[in-house]
Amino acid sequence: MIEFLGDWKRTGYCGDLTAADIGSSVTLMGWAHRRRDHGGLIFIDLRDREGLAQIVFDPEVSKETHGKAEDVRSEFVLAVKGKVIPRPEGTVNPNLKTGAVEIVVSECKILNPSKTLPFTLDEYVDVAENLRLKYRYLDLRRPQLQESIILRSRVAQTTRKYLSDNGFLEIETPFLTKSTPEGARDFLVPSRINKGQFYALPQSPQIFKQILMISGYDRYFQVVRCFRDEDLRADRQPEFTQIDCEMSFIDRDDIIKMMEGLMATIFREAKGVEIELPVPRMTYQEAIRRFGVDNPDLRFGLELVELTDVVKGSGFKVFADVAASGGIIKGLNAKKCATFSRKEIDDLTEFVKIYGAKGLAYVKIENGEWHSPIAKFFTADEIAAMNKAYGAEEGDLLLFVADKPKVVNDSLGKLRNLLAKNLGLLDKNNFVFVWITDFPLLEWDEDEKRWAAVHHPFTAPMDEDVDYVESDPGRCRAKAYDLVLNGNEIGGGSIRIHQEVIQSLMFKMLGHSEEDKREKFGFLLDALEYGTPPHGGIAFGLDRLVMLLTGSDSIRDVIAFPKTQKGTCLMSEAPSTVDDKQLRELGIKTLAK
RNA sequence: GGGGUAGUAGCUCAGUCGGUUAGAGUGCUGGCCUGUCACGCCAGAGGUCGCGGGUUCGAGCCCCGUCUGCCCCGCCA
Repeated sequence: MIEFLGDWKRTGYCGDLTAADIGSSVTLMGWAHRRRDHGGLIFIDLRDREGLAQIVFDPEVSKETHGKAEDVRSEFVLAVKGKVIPRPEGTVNPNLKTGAVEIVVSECKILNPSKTLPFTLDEYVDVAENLRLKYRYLDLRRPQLQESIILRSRVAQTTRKYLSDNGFLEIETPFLTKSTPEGARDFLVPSRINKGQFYALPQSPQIFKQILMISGYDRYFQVVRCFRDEDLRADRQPEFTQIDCEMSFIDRDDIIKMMEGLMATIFREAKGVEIELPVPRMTYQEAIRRFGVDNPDLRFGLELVELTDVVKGSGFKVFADVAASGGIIKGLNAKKCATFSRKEIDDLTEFVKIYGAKGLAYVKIENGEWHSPIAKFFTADEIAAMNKAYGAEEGDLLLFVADKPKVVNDSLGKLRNLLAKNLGLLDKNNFVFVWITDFPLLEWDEDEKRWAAVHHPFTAPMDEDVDYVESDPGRCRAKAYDLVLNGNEIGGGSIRIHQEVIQSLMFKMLGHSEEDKREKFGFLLDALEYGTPPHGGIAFGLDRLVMLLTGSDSIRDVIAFPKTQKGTCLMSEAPSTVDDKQLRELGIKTLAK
């Protein structure tokens, strides 16, 4: 039997009840989370978005109401009227926020039944993710996911308030926009009215926010969806959300200071954590040298050690040859890991091979000596010098990689993170920020035989490097900065080029012909000539930020309706084929598969 | 495009060396139970071992292919 709401009005959330409500009459509505039927008394945990409350059906209070409770199953939707009472002595549940009280139900309506669920909503079983994604509406009922989604809302609201309070205007930019070269692959949207032409979904509102600066809006922000048609990862979805900001008449330090304040406010309001300001800064060059990556996790040490000079003249041919051919030798000291088995070291070796390393040399420090297949190639002086560089102590495991700089830094940088994880050095409740600055402006793309922007083509070179953009592109540094939290890049930005001459030069360096750049970026180049203020900005990845705030392992766990690694939605079954009629209207033919 | 990993009851998993009737817990259904809270007790139902092919007297298990989820490389200014 299905009953109607009628004139019943909810008086509050189940999860908000406290001892202060004792004695009051309440009307609650929610889902039957669990039912405990004693034949006489029936207990049901009624659940809504704020939590659980125990409601009690006593045949002596109402035989009819008790009879209804006998029919209730998991996830039935109920409305109940009753009185809040303290729980009898000895039956208080300290594990429940509302555990001091319960509701004696006098009237009950079964608003809707539910089929038996495909999986249980309790926290004791890890359900396969494909099932969770297919039945996302059920998964979203689970308290853990619910808490993450609610926290995400709080972060977004805190962001809007902070930025509004600091004079930023929230301005929307188009989703149907123009495809541009550079950067990620675009998602395309066919134009029905202009057959054969396409809009692109924005990879970010980059050009539009710069144009808003040119238009004089001075401070802009948006919590905005961005789209990139690239392969997925645990921290990458094809559509994701940025906190996008831009400011005029400022320099790098102004932005950094403003945005540190935003982060501190978010962590205070959403998490109750105080972030110490200012956030430390580190140059890109230092990050690569000490950690091998531009997003170092500073919650732990295990820093990389430079050994090239020590071993380049050694009798170990592998190292000497690498050094002679422009490669480098670096290592890291896995403290107290000399106990690692052959298998464990083999696993580490396989791991570094993923990043192109040919091998992983190792030394165990046992009984004050080197135990290693490579020990025999080194003189006592060389060993002493390496011990000093590593800070080697009894029981340590020294690891070495020799190769091109990129391979060495990549593999050791990732190995450092793996070791920290395996050694239990990662505390999810410890939040360590760092700004990475002074990125290179351009890097040589070996595949395409051209220079490519490290950040994006609108990023300004450092003032002192401007004169070398054309003559020595590799030495130029950019006015770019990333914010890194626990080894994750959670934001990045730059001071932009605001002079047409320099912007044109940049496009030239990136190999765009005059014609090409007019077609692709003409409107920006035009706009730059009508009085562009110095400006710059930043964008934060809201999904990654919330992932870290909630201790989640994937941004899928902080997005209400995420996609699988193949870019599908298991709930809606997108993407899908469409009717021929739709294709005809768009002037599109699909190729046979 | 590539590497790795998983797929057995609704769910979470076990399944020995290739061997007879594929198991457990939980959920579900029915019965009992007035202070439980992952309630308890009793009984019952429940299987395309992802899919296709092969080897074999015999395949959940071995081989080949394929699909799907997840992790990673490439890719992601």
